[in-house]
Amino acid sequence: MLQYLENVSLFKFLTDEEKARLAENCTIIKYKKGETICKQGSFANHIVFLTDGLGKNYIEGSNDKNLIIEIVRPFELFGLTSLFKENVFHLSLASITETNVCFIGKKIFADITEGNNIISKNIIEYFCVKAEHYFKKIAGLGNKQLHGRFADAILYLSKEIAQSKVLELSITRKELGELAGISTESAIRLLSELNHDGIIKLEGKKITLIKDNLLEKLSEIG
Amino acid sequence: MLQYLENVSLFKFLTDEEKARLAENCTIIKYKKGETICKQGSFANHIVFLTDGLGKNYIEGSNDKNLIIEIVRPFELFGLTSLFKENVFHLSLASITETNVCFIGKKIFADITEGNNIISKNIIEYFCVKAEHYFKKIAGLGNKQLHGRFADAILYLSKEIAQSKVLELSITRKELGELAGISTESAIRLLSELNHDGIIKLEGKKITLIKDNLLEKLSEIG
DNA sequence: CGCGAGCTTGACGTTGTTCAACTAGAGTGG
DNA sequence: CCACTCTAGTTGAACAACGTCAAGCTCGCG
Repeated sequence: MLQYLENVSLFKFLTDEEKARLAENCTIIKYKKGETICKQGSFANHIVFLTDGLGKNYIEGSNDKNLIIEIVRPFELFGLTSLFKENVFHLSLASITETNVCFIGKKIFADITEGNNIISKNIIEYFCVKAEHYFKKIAGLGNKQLHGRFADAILYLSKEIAQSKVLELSITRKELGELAGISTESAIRLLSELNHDGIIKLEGKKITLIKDNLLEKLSEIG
Repeated sequence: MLQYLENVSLFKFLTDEEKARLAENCTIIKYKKGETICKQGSFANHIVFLTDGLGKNYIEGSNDKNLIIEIVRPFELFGLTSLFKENVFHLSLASITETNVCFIGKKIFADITEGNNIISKNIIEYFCVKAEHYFKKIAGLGNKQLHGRFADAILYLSKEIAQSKVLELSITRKELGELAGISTESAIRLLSELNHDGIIKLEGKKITLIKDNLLEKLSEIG
């Protein structure tokens, strides 16, 4: 358990003692793929991170159209925006692959981090980085159309998540659509179009970026 | 100047001495309506707040289509997301009416606030509240269509900005569109449609909400 | 009085969603 | 081991939603 906590960047600044206390108050639960881990609107008693696998956090729309905000990798904290002020989850978190999830009680987290300047500073920086991501998301949804949005989604997966030009993330076409803010069918059409034009290479669920510069261009022109 | 600082909720937690130091290092500049105060992408040396009037912060799209994120009222800080990590403005800030703007040097702000637990905690809460607003924005742009988005914009102006059912904010139709994420023409059409249906009452730039419950309903169904 | 910015309206075209039908592959039970 | 089912993926066609364009209007201000 301690090893897991060590991997969370925010917890690097805690003393061994604090980490030990935290470790005593964590629970790890296993999830199958596609399960909801935290439900938007529900009471937020915990903050959470994955120890392996992959997740997604998303906004649930009224007409069962979801919008994926971020793909969540292991050791990234989820639920910080619910820690203070409002105590409900603003987003849902679900597993994309089979995954183990570590739950940290809200109270113990607050006890340990509150009043710790370095932690506070890091939380603030975390929010700044996230805010920038949200702005990009808003700009994409507001100003760009299909091709631009889709290119953004692919580039995001490549740069931020896979950190490789080869995407083997076992993400469905539906999820790709929800990440780009377009319909599943549009996502499929764009995939085969880009594949046909040699900009990406499709092999089942595996996507390889071939001409990233063209994708960047698509992203720019919207 | 001290009076102005007193009105910024974050600064209420500073000692008189700290406030005095801050006051010495502020500049107030007057802007006419429609002027850009902070430019997206430019180097962020300051954080900023209005002492009167009204502003807007927005994302500048490539095709000169802007997206207004928030209407900014006096004594609300702008530029906090640029304080840490990246030091460029992620958004532009412009005046809607004639306004006076107080510039606070980034360094002096950091000197005074860093290491102050109460301030840190409040900044974090500030970000949590903002994050929720961004999520709403994303959900609106991603899931709702014209009517829902527009209702959101009107309700936002009524509840959060004017805090009244009567909107006399000297906001143009273009800005209304940019706030809702729709075209100017659509904004105009919706205004007259809602006016015709007796849901709002239009008198030039003055908008009065008549049947807010219907607006809420429009917002819900998207 | 005239000019220009903002506002308004209608017609038109594009974009992207929706619907429906079909295919492929993975798991399940007899 | 084979049929069945269920989910994910794919494709085409029709339709609705909005943006764009163009033209005319209004009002405030010099």
